[in-house]
Amino acid sequence: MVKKTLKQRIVDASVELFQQDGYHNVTVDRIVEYIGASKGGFYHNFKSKDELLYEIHDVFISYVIQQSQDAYDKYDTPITRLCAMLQTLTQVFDMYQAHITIFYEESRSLSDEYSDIIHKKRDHYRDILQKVIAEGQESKVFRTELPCTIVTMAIVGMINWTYKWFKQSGQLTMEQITDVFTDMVLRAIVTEQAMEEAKQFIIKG
Amino acid sequence: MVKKTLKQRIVDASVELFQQDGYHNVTVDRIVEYIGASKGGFYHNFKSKDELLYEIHDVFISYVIQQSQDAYDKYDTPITRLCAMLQTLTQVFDMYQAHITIFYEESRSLSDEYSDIIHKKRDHYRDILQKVIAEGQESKVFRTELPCTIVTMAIVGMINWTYKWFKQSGQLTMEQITDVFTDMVLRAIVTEQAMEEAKQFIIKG
DNA sequence: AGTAAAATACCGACTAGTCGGTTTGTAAAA
DNA sequence: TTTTACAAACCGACTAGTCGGTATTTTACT
Repeated sequence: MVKKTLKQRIVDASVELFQQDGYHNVTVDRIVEYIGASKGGFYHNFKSKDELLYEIHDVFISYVIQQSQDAYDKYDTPITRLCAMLQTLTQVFDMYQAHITIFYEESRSLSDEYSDIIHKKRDHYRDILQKVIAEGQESKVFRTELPCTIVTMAIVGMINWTYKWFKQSGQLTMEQITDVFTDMVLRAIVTEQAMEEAKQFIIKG
Repeated sequence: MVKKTLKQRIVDASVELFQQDGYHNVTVDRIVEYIGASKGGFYHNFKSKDELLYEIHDVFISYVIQQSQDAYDKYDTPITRLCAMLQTLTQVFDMYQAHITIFYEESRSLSDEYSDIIHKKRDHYRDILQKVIAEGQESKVFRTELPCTIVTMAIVGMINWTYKWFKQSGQLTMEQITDVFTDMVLRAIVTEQAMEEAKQFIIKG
């Protein structure tokens, strides 16, 4: 593994550059110059700049979906599933902050063929989380007076937004932030009678 | 008021087009063609395409700051202030969804001179909210075991993310969504002993 | 009020530069 | 010998911004 393929080097460099300056502000020339390669090499590995953007999107969202599904499968109660998913997601966001920045800010630049695929996967990711919330409501573990779609999007928003402000060099680690998020979400949506199970995830005052 | 200035028409059209297709995918030619004007007219009103982008940013963020500050000044307890701010913010986001899309997705395209101004104002907006949280913690109305910076960003994320998914034509109005958000935030951060005051904002089960 | 002058608002053809993508060439591997 | 992997020069479409000019409004003076 000492030798990285040119393709991988292109992807890695692009992720970094796109995050910094945005897809449209980074030229193919700049990417290849950045890694000391040539345009010929670039277009040998990618049909188009657009295909590169798609690959970056797909690597990220496919990983998120798989991790979310794993977290779901690993546990069997709504509360533990939700906590595991929050844990997993923030962890992914910690690792893939550059990818997610591109994912959420450059998806409009994808051409139609790729755009459809990515949007379907993005919806799939949300559906996994929403399923957990809905199942929790069915078993009266989560408050039914809150619409599950809104709860889902509130959680998604809270987590996703971290890509805008989280700094790995900051005061708090992503683990600490996750604990706070988990606490807030559980207190917000768990019913009184189910709060006992959630207690272990709540920060003591 | 029957006659709109060309400048205003340019801004309005650009907001719409930028939201749909992104700043870089909308040419100056397309903007002026869209409103039946000319490039000369455009560059008579704006130094550059970049200045136009800045104006759109500034209109939005200045309004948000002013509304947030008003909400703060109008009330005098952390809970009422927080609720008023949530109310105000979601309302603004309902009206300015196009602006906020541009604000959060195209700010990287701002040149340095404008970028500094906008980032300062964005921080100012966050600080107003964070101040409310911090004051609530000082008076033991909000749980002190949660770091106020994280709580602030969790709330900001929850609200801001609405611009990605909220549809005015959707099932729920922004007012209904606000009620859910308010409920979740209050349950998440208000202390047991202060929950009595918050009760009025909580959705009954 | 009437009018000339000046400033403002706007037009549209043109340009210089940029950037995604192509083509041709070549060295090593299979 | 053919294929793979890359290099480097090149092309053509596109686009931000310019510039000389015209229409319209405002100002200034009689």
